[in-house]
Amino acid sequence: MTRSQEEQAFLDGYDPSAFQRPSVAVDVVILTVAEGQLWAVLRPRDEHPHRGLWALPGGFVGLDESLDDAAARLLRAKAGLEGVFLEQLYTFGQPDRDPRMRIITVAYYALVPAAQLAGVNGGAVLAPLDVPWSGEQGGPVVPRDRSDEVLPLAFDHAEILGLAVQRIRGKLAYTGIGFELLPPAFTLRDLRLVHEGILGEPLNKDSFRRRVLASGDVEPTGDRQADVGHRPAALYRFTRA
Amino acid sequence: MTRSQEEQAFLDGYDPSAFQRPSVAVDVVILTVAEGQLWAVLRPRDEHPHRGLWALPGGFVGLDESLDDAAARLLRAKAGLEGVFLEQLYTFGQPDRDPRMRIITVAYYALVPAAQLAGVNGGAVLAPLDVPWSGEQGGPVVPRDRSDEVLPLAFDHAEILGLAVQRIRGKLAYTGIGFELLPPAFTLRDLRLVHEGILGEPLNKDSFRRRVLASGDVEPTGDRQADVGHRPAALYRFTRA
DNA sequence: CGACATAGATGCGCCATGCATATATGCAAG
DNA sequence: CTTGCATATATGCATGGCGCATCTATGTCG
Repeated sequence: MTRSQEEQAFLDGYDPSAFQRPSVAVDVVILTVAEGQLWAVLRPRDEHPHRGLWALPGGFVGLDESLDDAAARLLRAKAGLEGVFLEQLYTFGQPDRDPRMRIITVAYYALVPAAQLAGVNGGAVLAPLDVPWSGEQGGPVVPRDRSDEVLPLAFDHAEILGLAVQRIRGKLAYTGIGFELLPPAFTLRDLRLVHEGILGEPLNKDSFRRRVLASGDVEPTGDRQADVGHRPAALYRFTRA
Repeated sequence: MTRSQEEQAFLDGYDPSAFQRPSVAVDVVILTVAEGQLWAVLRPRDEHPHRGLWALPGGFVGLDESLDDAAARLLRAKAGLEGVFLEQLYTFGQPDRDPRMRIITVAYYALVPAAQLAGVNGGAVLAPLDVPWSGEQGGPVVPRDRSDEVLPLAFDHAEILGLAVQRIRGKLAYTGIGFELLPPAFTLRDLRLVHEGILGEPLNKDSFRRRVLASGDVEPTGDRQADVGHRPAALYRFTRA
C-alpha cells in the first residue's frame, strides 16, 4: 500500500499520548480432560489484589506483540507449554472488574492433552471443574480441590472459565478440537471419553463410533493397544484436512 | 466481598501510570439482509490515516464505560440505532494494524431489520457484501457499490467483515439470530430469504417450513399478508423462549 | 481351559430431511 | 364471470443418521 506525502506528514505529527488509556491484559484458560471431566490450570495470587484467591494465568500485553503472541508467551512462561491449541475466547471489559484500575482482558483458551499437564508446577494446580449447567446454557464455572472444596476465584475468572466451557462444548460437534486433547495415537474409546468429559454427559458408544469413522476425521495407525486386560483396541490418528 | 485493610492500603498506593498502554477502540459491523444478500453500513474516512477509504463505524472506548456500552453508544451516535441485536465478535490486536499507534479494537456486530436501515445517512452507506467463500470457511469480505465496484476498506476491516459473516452463518442454525433481521411479524418466506441471504445458498422450501414450524420458535399472529399479487401467506412472530 | 472385559460388526426402528405431487387462495386480464 | 398466474400450504415417499439391542472377536488372568 502506497501512502501519500500528506498522510505521512499527518502520521509524523500525531501525538499518541493525547488520550487516557486502559490497560490491556491476556488471561489464558488452560483446559484438559482426564478421569471423565474437565480440568483447568490455576495459580494462587500471591500479590494484591485478591491475594490468596485463585486466578487464571495471565499478564499484560506488550506494546509490540500481538494478542496471540502475548497469549503464547504467557502460556510458555506460566505453564511451560508450547505448540498447543490456543484460540481467542472473549474480551472482558467491565470498568470495575479489577479494583486497581481499568484493565481490559482478552481471554484465550488452550487445549492440552492430559499427559502434557502432568508436571504443572511453580505453584500452579490442575483443578477439576464443576459445571452447574447442561448443554450450552452458560454461566459461571468453579474449580474444586482434591477434597471437593471450592477454590475461590479472583476477579471475573469464574465467568471466563464458564465461557470457555460453553465455547468448547459448542465447537466440539463441528470442529476437530476434541483431538487437541489427545496424544497423536488414540483409541475411539479415548476420543469418546474426551467428548463425554467436555459435554458432561454420556454418549452412545456405537453411534459415536460409526459417526467418527464415517466422518473421515480419523484413520487407523495400524497399531493396537498394548498391556490392557482385555481385547486391545485399534489406534487411530487425526487426519488434518 | 469484604476487603482487608492491607489490601486497601495496597490499592491506595497503586500507581496506574507505571506502564505504557495501547489504545482500545470498538468497531461495529452493522449487518442487514435485503434483496437476498447481506449488506453492511460503512462510512468514508474523511481524516487520516486511510483518508478516502471506507471503514466500519467505530471509536475509542471511554475510561468509565464497558465495552458493550461503548459499542451501543457508537451504534447510536454513528448510525442512529438503538435496541438492536449487538454482540461482541472478536478482538483484533496486530501491533501494526493502525499506522498511528498501537490500537487494539474490540469488534462487535449488530443485526438490524432492513426497514430500520432505510435512512442511513450522515455520509454512511449501505453496501452489499461480496462473500468469496462458501459455508463457514472464512476469509476477507469486501463491499461493493451500486455499480458493482469494490469499495476499498481501511485497516483490517475486510477481515473483520469476514469474521462477522462467518460468525452469523455459524450461529444461524442453533440460535434465533435470523429473527433479529425481521420485523415483528413476518412470513415463513421472509424468514427463509433471510436465511438464504446469510448462508449465500438456496434452501429447500418445504423442509425449511417444516423445520421452523416444528421448532417452536414461531407462532402465527393470526393475520395474513395484504396487497400481494397472489395467495397471501400467514404472518408469524418469534416466540422468545 | 474357561471366565471376564472390552472391541467391533450387524440389524432394526425412528425421525429429520430432500424431493415430488396435489390442492388452496389471492389478484389481474379478458 | 372465467381463466391464468403466482405463491401458499398439505401430504406422501425415499434416504440417511442415530439410538438401541444383539452377536461375535480377541486379549488377559486364574
